[in-house]
Amino acid sequence: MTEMSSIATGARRPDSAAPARARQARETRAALIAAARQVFAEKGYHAAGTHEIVAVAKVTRGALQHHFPRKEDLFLAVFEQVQSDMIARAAQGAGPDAQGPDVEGDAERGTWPRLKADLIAYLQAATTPEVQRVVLTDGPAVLGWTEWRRLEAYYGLGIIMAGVEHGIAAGFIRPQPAAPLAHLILSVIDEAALMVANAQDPVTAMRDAQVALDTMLSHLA
Amino acid sequence: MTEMSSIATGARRPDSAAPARARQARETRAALIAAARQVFAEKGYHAAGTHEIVAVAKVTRGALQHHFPRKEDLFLAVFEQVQSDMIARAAQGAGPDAQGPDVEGDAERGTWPRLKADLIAYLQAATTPEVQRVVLTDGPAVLGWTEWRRLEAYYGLGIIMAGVEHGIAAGFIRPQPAAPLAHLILSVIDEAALMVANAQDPVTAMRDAQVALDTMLSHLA
DNA sequence: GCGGCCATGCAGACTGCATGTAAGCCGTCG
DNA sequence: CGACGGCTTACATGCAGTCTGCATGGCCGC
Repeated sequence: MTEMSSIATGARRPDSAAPARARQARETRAALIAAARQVFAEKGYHAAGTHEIVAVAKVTRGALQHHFPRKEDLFLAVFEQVQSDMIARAAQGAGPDAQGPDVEGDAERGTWPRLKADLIAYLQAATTPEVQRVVLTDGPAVLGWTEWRRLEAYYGLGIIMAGVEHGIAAGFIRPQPAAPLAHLILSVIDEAALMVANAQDPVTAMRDAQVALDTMLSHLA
Repeated sequence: MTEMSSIATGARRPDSAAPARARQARETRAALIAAARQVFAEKGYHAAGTHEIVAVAKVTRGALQHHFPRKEDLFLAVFEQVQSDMIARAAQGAGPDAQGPDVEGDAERGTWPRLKADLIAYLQAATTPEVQRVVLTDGPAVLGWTEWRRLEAYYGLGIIMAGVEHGIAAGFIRPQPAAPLAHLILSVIDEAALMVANAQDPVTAMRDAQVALDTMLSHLA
């Protein structure tokens, strides 16, 4: 939301060439988000005090108030940054061909393994303390489940939805509304990420999770 | 935890015949839990103030402090009650044969449909504002994911684990560690419940969710 | 180009409310 | 009758959110 103002200014001036005043403001804002990201990930949303956050960011509480009137606004900004970073990592891990062309006739041998590879990449990208705590654990409670689901869908559901729709069109997924199935698949990935990250033996847990995922997602006809 | 003391006293005396003072204590405690259950479900854990809770329960904050030193202790008690009530409802919905004998040779036609029926019953039982908010949304953030998972597994994972193990033994589930797959299945049910409860059209959503669940869980070999 | 006005970004104190604490009372049970 | 458990009351502490003050950069009239 508050992004929009900077975007609006950016429409008039290139962000990098912003005047000194606005540049300082963006730096302060960035420092605040970075500090909050760290403290939120360490202690969780409610245990993280604004006093500590501004101390880490080396700004005052007044600056925080100016940029983020409510603590929840700050959390939202952190949430979006962590999410988009995770998606970026997942996209990188999935390989550059993730955005490549899609041959319909090669659906069963093409899109499905690719979707599975994307899911694994997503799973690995989500196995991070930041993502665990901010996105998967605190997110629903702080933002409310509905809003949380909307945001998570906005960021990560696109690929899965596309894969599911392709699968249904190609006939190797039972015909049905794509959205619910895609949501459930996304939730399974989230849960698998939490399982892996909280396991004593992450390597074994990751292998087990992938086997279980493959079991659930291999035959959807 | 605090339950144990009353259980210990119960071991010496029948709970119903407890002396007047202890009886009063248990009533206060029950009123506190009932009130907190209501307020937590309505506003969520953090928005619910102890002042409002004790007002609803018609006791003082001191009494609250005596029974539940920290707010988190109260939440845990509420959580456990909501959970166990939900399991009871699910067990009732699944029918009395849920605990019946298990014929090995009839595995594919016996235990699997029954497990699926259990899962549907669980899904329906979880479609309640109380469960949604207390157990599924606030639970992980308040208790921490690890503890939350442990509790949810303790209450609801038993049936699924048993079903999965039977499935593996009978050969219609791909051989693998049972626990991870069972956890993922449980998480899918939880997510489906959240989807259904938050949908504009719960009836359609429930049908879609069941189709999607069936798609994911029908062929696990 | 320069000097004054204005708004933005920020600083620091204040307030109200939340949970958690400590000391005292009172009835019941031993 | 003593004493302990259950409860009450008053207090302390720390939090997010609010308000006022300030100061510097940006803009416009001259």
